[in-house]
Amino acid sequence: MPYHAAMQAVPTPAHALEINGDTPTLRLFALLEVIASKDQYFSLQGLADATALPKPTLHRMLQQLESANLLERSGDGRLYGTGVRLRRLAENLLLNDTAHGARHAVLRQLVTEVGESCNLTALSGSEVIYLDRVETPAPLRFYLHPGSRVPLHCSASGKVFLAQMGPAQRQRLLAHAALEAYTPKTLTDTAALEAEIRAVKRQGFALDNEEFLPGLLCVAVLVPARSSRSNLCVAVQAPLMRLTADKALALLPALQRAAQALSAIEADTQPETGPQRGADAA
Amino acid sequence: MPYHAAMQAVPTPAHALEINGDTPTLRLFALLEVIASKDQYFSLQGLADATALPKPTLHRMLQQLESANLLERSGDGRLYGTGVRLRRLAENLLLNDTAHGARHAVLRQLVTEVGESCNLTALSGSEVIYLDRVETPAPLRFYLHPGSRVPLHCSASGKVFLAQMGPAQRQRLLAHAALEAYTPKTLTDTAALEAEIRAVKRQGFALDNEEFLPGLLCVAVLVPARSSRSNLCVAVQAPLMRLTADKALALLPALQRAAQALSAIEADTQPETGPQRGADAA
DNA sequence: CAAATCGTTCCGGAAACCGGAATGGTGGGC
DNA sequence: GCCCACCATTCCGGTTTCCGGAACGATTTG
Repeated sequence: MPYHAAMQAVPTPAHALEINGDTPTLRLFALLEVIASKDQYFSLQGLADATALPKPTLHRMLQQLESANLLERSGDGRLYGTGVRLRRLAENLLLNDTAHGARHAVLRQLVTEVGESCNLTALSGSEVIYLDRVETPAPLRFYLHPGSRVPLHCSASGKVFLAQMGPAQRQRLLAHAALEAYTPKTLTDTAALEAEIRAVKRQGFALDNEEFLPGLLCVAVLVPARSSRSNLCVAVQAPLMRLTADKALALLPALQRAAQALSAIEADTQPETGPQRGADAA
Repeated sequence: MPYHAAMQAVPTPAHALEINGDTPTLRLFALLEVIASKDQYFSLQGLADATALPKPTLHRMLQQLESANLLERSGDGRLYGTGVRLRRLAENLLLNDTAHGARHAVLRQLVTEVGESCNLTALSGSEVIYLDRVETPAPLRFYLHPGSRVPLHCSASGKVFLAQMGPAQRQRLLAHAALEAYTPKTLTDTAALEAEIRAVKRQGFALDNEEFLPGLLCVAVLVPARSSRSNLCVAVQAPLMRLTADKALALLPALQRAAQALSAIEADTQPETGPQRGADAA
């Protein structure tokens, strides 16, 4: 075998991401993960550099994904981005999550601790989407159900998500759309919003004090992810009549505990923690 | 189950979801979509009933997904649910898709300005594909959803795309397919279409006046790209009953503003290939 | 203990994948 | 205007993967 190749300085990309997988399909999923980690469009060549896959192979993979509407081509046809179908799939996966059960339990526990309605949210597009919600037993409630969406700039969760983004990414979301005023208290000024976001980043939680709906107060904290950024928030929501801003701060420890518990659920890759008795080791 | 079913030689499940796809990988994505639409754990048999796929095939698919941590088996091993890796992928896709989020925001803003449904389109193959769409609040609407496709020669966006091409490229696209008449107003004559395209190039926008669907009027402008040609259009669409051609022209300034905003987003999301132009990201 | 279900394994034929080499197209340099 | 560099795209035969009817275990039910 021609062994000369080793002698040449092989231009091995030192930080090439590994596309592992035993089957074509799994390799393609690995590719999707690389794509999902990018926050901008990418070219075939760019991916080739990042993954060390041969160009024809990459081309075939991308073409396959594009023909299925999982990716879209933009610009002059050299750049790719995520497609309609892939985004819809991602949303449905998060909405109908099977870890739902475990998370729902944490949420229910949190509601018994704090006595007010709590919910789980994620960022989707330029809005916040409600993944799950448990209602307070109190009779006076706001009617907000899982699957509904609220704007980024006037929700506690939205501000938490904005706070963990890089400046460029945040800019992209905020620069081109007017900050609509839902109530007199909505922050409609970019500078004011930026200041608020800096505060959120500093304190580690966000407050929404009647910025979206009159009479509604909300506190949100991030559910930390093990190694990357997170797309999950827990929040408590209540009528201002029952929960003032200073009272809300007293609930933060409970919120943080819930966030930790939710984080642990996410991190549970190995089902060691399942039922104690179980000949599971497959 | 009705015993009549037994009379059928082939027990075709009447409501079986179609698992379409030209390649094993795409079939597997279709399966994932079925899974994502379930809000509970599911069994192999349950999926087999829902999809009409042979059990061994399904078993192999699920096993493949499970071995990659995309799915998890719960409890006794009979039930499946989504896995950590799949959820993480879904989260990252939504989290990093700020380009789509920003574009959607611009679209929403445009709809509030003009009061009619607006959409983003791109050229894909020899058709126009709807990338995104925001509906008018008005009750009378045309039902057209993202991901659907329309022909080039009888859509406003299509004519805009044709107008920016070189003659050779345009020829190549139009030569292959006959100009099908969707309505009496559809341009089916090559010469007439060429004249129309020259007009579009001159005025900088295109009109579709009942050329695709009776009663539907549409105006489209190009989202200019930094360099080279663009593959993105913004358009407003409305029933002729509410929006006549002359009224539509009054919306052009708003459309152009939206196009400029979208152009800025595009510029922000290009991978930088040239000289680093400092830290100013706006 | 027998019958019914459901998950799992086998395996030969068919389809999809792979990637080096060659081709096409476009933009930049001169 | 011409040429060259770079990148996307197509070709193609050798190889891997997929496919699903049939048969086999494992568990539950009556």
